[in-house]
Amino acid sequence: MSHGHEVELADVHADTARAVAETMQALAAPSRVRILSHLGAGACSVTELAAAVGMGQPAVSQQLRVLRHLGLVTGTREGRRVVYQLHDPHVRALLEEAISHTEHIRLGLNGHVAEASVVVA
Amino acid sequence: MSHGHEVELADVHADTARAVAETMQALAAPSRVRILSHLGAGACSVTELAAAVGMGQPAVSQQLRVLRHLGLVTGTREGRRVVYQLHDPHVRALLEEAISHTEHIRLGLNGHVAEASVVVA
DNA sequence: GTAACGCATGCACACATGCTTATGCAACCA
DNA sequence: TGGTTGCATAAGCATGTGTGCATGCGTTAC
Repeated sequence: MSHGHEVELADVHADTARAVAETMQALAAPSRVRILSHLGAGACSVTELAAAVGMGQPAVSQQLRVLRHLGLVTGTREGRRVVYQLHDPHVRALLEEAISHTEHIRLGLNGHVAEASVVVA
Repeated sequence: MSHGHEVELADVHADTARAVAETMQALAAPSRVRILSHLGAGACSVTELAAAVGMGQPAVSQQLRVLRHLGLVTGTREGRRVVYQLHDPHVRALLEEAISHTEHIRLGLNGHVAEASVVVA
């Protein structure tokens, strides 16, 4: 198992793992998830975003900065506002899949967690 | 848009966002990504895992604990070893998609980051 | 010009993470 | 039974993260 025809899970080494972790960390904070999901419903400004997700404006700006550097969103100046949107449809797909997977996994947690792991309580 | 036929991104509020963030945080650390990817190639014990990803055994145990509580992996006692494996095929799919999405997004970052965002350097 | 709005940034602080070292506990072996 | 292997846990430390506050810069309005 080392000829690698597509995505070889066993071959995911330090570099790839770091890249994946860095990107997935965009979805590892509730505030960013909410920001992204709101942007998924349509582009809007920072202030609108702040009001929508119930955060302070500086906090939103900071998270948007993170999301920008990760290439997930883009900001465009319109007058004195800056309108943010998802960078491309792929981001929306990623978010939807994250939600879907989470719901799927959450189902297995309600009822028999201890049954799954022999070791812990 | 509030009848909700599938996954309504705009309706992702505090609870869902927290759940998603919590689950996605499993993939937000390089060590966990490597652990999961190695388990994707087949179940194995903690010591094997530690050697494979180049971490200390306690560190691996700790991350496995996190992954267990998130419902991503399961541990089964076999003799004096504990063999871990991905909880279900869905986890493998999640990981593969995370890698795929990351690679896709990483492409847009190499070349024109500043072009994407008007505001920052 | 000055004033008001919108967003970004710097700073400080509380909190969470991840690793290492040392130790405890359970299961095989002689 | 005592020793050894394998894993989990506890404690400690360094680092990263997210937020609120205050402030600075750019843009529009007057």
